Amino acid sequence: MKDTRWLSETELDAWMAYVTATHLLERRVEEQLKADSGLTHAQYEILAKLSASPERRMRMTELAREVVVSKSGLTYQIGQLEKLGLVERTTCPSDERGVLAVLTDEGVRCLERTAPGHVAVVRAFLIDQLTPEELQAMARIMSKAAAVMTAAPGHSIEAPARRRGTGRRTALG
Amino acid sequence: MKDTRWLSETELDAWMAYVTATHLLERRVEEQLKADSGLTHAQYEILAKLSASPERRMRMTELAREVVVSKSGLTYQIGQLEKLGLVERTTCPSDERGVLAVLTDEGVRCLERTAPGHVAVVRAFLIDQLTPEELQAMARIMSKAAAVMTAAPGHSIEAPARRRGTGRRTALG
DNA sequence: AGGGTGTAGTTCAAATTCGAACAACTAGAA
DNA sequence: TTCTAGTTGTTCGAATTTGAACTACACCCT
Repeated sequence: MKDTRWLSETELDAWMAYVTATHLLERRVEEQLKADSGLTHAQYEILAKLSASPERRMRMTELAREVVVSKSGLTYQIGQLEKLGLVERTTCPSDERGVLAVLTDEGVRCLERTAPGHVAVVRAFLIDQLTPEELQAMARIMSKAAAVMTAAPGHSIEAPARRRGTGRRTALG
Repeated sequence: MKDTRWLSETELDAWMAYVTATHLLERRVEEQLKADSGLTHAQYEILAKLSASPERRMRMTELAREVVVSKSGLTYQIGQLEKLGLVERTTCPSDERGVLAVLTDEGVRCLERTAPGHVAVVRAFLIDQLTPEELQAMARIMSKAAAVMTAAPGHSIEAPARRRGTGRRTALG
């Protein structure tokens, strides 16, 4: 790990602009959602995923993976959304352990009511700023990055505690 | 606000990929930093900004604006970094109210020690995935977006002061 | 069947973030 | 000078997020 390939000027420009833009955008999105609907971005993402899912329902673990949040984080948010009547919990028919998060009709209405303002912000600060070529590039770039990270090992999304690890023998061996 | 301009298929692709990639990347970055140095990404960003600043010091409010975090959030993190001996607080000579966050020598060493691993992650999951054209596009896209959001009103993070000297940049971004 | 291993979701404590309220200070006008 | 408005950084409480520990269930192999 001695000699590092530092970032070139352009690479640094790209990275720093990305980091800053991402923070600013998250703030704008959060601000708009909170003001117009009382939802957080995390909650909106959950509702959106559910609404795009067959039967408007999804298993907890898969949903957590989709929105890229920890299992406990999702448990919390689904709890909040349940309180609001936007989501319901159902035990999974095929797996007694499983829980299905189901978008309620109220949830659908909330989403329909909220989406326009959300889209407007995404457009105003990102999408509408881009040329068609840049839009394509962005889709390509981000898809590639997401694919690589999804494929690469070390998914911090709940690394199962590997017990028998380092090949060391225990007293039981 | 009646008829919404919904996102086209490509626009939606770009946006969704962006959101997902951003979450995944944040996780990877956070994971690496925590493992290799015990720092959070927020803390790393603060150290990096300070190190690229003249005299390695910055006013709290300006620093908060630069790293795009709330004033109270910065107060908290500077407190943490102070405990770790990586940053010190100094009262601003020219303004009795002001506080200067100053990167200590220990802070510099910590950053130098941590930067290689951080850059490696940024490269592996984002930068090195891009063609030169895509890299350019990304820099352009994100700079544009950041500029628009910085300029637009409604900043929850106040934006009075004009930016002074061209804070020099290091490769630690 | 009986065990052992792995998975699904929840609970818990700890860390972090934000906004509002606040105290201290600055700056401009009268 | 003195008043007034605006700025600066901190404190406080509430909300959110995470990883680890835990319970309940599923699946496989003999």
